[in-house]
Amino acid sequence: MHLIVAEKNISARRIAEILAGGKKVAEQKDAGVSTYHFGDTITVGLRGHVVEIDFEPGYQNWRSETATPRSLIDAKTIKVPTEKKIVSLLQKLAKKADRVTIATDFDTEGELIGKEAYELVRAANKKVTIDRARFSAITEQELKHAFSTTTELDFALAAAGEARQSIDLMWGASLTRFISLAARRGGQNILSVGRVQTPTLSMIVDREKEIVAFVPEKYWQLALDFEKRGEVIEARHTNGRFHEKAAAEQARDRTQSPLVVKEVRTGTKQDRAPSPFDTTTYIVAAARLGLSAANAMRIAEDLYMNGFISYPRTDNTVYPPSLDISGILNTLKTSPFKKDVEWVIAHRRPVPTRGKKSSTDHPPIHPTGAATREMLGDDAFRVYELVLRRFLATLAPDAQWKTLKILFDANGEEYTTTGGQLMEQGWHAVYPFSEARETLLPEFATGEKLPIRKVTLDEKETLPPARYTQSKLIQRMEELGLGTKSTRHEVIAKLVSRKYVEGAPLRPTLVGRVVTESLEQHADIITKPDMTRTLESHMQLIKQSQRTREDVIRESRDMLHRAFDQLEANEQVIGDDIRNRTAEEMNLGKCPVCGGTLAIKHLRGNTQFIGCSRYPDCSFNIGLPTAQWGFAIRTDEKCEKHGLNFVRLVRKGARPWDIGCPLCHQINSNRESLEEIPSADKGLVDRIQACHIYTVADLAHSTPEDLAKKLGVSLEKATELTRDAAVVLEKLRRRSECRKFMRDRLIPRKGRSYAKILTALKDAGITDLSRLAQADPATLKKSGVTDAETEQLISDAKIVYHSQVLKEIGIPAVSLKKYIAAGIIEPEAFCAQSPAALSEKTGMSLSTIQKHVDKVCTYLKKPVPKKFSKLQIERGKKQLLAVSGLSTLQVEKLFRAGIVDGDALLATDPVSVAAATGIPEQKIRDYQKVLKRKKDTAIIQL
DNA sequence: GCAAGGTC
Repeated sequence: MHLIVAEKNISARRIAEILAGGKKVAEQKDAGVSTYHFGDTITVGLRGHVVEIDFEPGYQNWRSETATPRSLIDAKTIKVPTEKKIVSLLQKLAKKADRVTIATDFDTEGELIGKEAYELVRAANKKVTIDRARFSAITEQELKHAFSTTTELDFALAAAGEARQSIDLMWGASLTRFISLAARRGGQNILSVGRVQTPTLSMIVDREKEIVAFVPEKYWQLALDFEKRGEVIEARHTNGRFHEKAAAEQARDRTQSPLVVKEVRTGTKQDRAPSPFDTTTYIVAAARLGLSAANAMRIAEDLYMNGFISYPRTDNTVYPPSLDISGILNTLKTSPFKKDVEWVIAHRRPVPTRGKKSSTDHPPIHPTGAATREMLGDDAFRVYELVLRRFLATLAPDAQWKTLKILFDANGEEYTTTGGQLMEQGWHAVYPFSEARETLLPEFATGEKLPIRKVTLDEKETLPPARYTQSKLIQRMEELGLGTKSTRHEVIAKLVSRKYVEGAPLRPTLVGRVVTESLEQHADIITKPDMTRTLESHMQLIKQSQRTREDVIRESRDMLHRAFDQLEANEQVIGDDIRNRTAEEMNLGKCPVCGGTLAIKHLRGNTQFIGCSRYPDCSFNIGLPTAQWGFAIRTDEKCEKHGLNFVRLVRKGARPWDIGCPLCHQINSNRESLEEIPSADKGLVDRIQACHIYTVADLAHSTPEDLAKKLGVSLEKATELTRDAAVVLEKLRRRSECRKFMRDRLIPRKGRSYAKILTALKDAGITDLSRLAQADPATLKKSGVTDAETEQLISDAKIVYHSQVLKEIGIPAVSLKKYIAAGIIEPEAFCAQSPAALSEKTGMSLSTIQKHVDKVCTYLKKPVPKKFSKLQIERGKKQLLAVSGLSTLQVEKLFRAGIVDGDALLATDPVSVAAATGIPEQKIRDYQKVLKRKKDTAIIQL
């Protein structure tokens, strides 16, 4: 069997279709991976890299004493499978194959992906022949040629890719760990560093600095309005910008009617049709539709997967000769753009336009199938239309303009006006995305005199450079060689998710700025695009076998070690600097109590809250939900009333939770509970809030003296308030405990929400566990709880609630467990049966049980059953054991039945004792006889 | 938990 391994599924399918040459190709799916069968051949697609480079085990712990960030530089690396299903299928197929052809993309990464496949195949099958097919387009001609002239895998080319992998990993991981640890940032707040992302971030930071440092300069522009045949036309002074006001004013003052036409210059201008889309130019065009780079790529990938456009990751702006342009045009005749397609067919330029970049990997992005809005939805259809119209435009003729430039003289001052008229609309007919704006002018004759209506002198200022839009940044990255067509948009998305940059256009955040500056100061090399350039030239040398991979990596290691020499020497300074300068990002504004600074604080675990910078002198604070609900961050929006920044809770994979102004939130969410305090009417609650006491807890924890002073009420009133607050606080605590109890036990299901159930229960008066324990099952069922859940909830609530009570009474947790296991749950159950019976059921000693029963009965204000002292019990035991025939086991049984000494045994009814203990009745009578005799003897002896 | 590069 001949196995052909392609870089991706779609290539595998197309290769099979073409090589099958009209024969049927059967698709088979194995664990979700497709294979294509024809004759004795199977093709299979990888998913790009199916293995990933990582450090060997032992480097997982960032804080390890031995595996320090620096140690990663020299750490051994291994390849770990990331696409396990594909890897195992590939190896399964390899075992059966007698020839394997690597048919991955024809570029460095493709060769490396091919080598990864090669190694996996080799591991599974030592003998199989492995060759390599190279083609730059999946066409019949190319493939036939490639498969008839296969060669060996180019290990030098793959090694160049491996060098890049190693260098990126060791620089990225070691520096990321170093700087994150120094700044004491972990989890979602790590500070990442990388060969591509850091120079990209640096560009955004630099631009922001230019903007901040920009000093605007004033300049003046002179223009006039004149009239011709009732039409008012503007002409500008040919001097352009005047940098001195006096000169501009002088020119203005000299400008006098009439305006004399000095010269009329006519010309033509060719307006070239645009060149085909590669990834970058496509992203730029999509940005004008309002799509972010990542969104544009996501939609394009989707259209590609569904066969409407070609592969969207390409650097090529030249259609390959093999591309069947006429065939595509024919296909597009069935699209909603039929008329435009037909127009292009009728007016086609002899040769399609071509851009500057040409590569062999994939053709420029072009449409491949007909689609309608209904099939795609609005956004995807807009993108589809863009790609389709761009394709049409590259086949359409150039546009022709007639240009007109008129020079005027006004008392020695020269003015000019220009016009443009579209003579041949050409490609503009099918591509409305770049507008063709005409300025039509009437005819002028030299010497013609015209009246000036108005002269205007505008004072203007030079503008700072613009911030980068995503698409501008991607263009700039491409110019600098940063990233690839497939990764540039991901790099920007990464900078956003790391909270290094934000907004559109892009602005650096405080963290982004601080980290960049710190790295510029201590490890300059990683912040510059030069590192990528050097890497590329080294890779070139590896490809040409002029240097080895190991040699290049060694050089990179040495450089990184030198960077670490400086970083480690300054670790403390770097860490302090980043921490101090970024603390600001958590500041929200002024403390309403003392005027200090309120800031979000994150503690260990999931605790987060808003506290005052003057703590402990000022204890004002605002609680926040735990970080389980989202990590609290500041947003740019500010509360008009309190002047505080808004707070947002962010969580991976969840919609952010906007708290808004934390103080407004605090006030609103606690008002209702404050109003539950019986001794506080609405007016008093207002006054309490005016003193910055917003929660029942704050009120309950206030001292009456302090409160009386603040509120201007009597000490009695204040005492009453704090006491009532404490009661309400306990009620609130029980309420939230009950809510949590329900949440923990109700399984999330579609069509019902906790909130709904909880309000329904609240309306039914079930707000704490004690009420839930006694609840009518019907009430619960009405609130949306299922039968099974109702039963479980009530019985769990009974256990939890009564356990709380019993614990409070003083029953130790260990014993509690035994009682619960024996079904003794309610306190009443302790008085309803004899201690001995309890002892029997739980297996605990009678004395322990008696201690517990004593406590519970006292608590319930019920009579405590007769107790036996330790001494009594010991003496009784001795007495009983002295009775001949009575075994230890039987004594134990008697004890549990409440018979603790000889007298007690004598006094009992043998029938009932036999029933309670299981000792035969006759035996008991025998024991009683023995006892009686003993007693009588004792009396006689007396 | 880290990079950048493939692809979905």
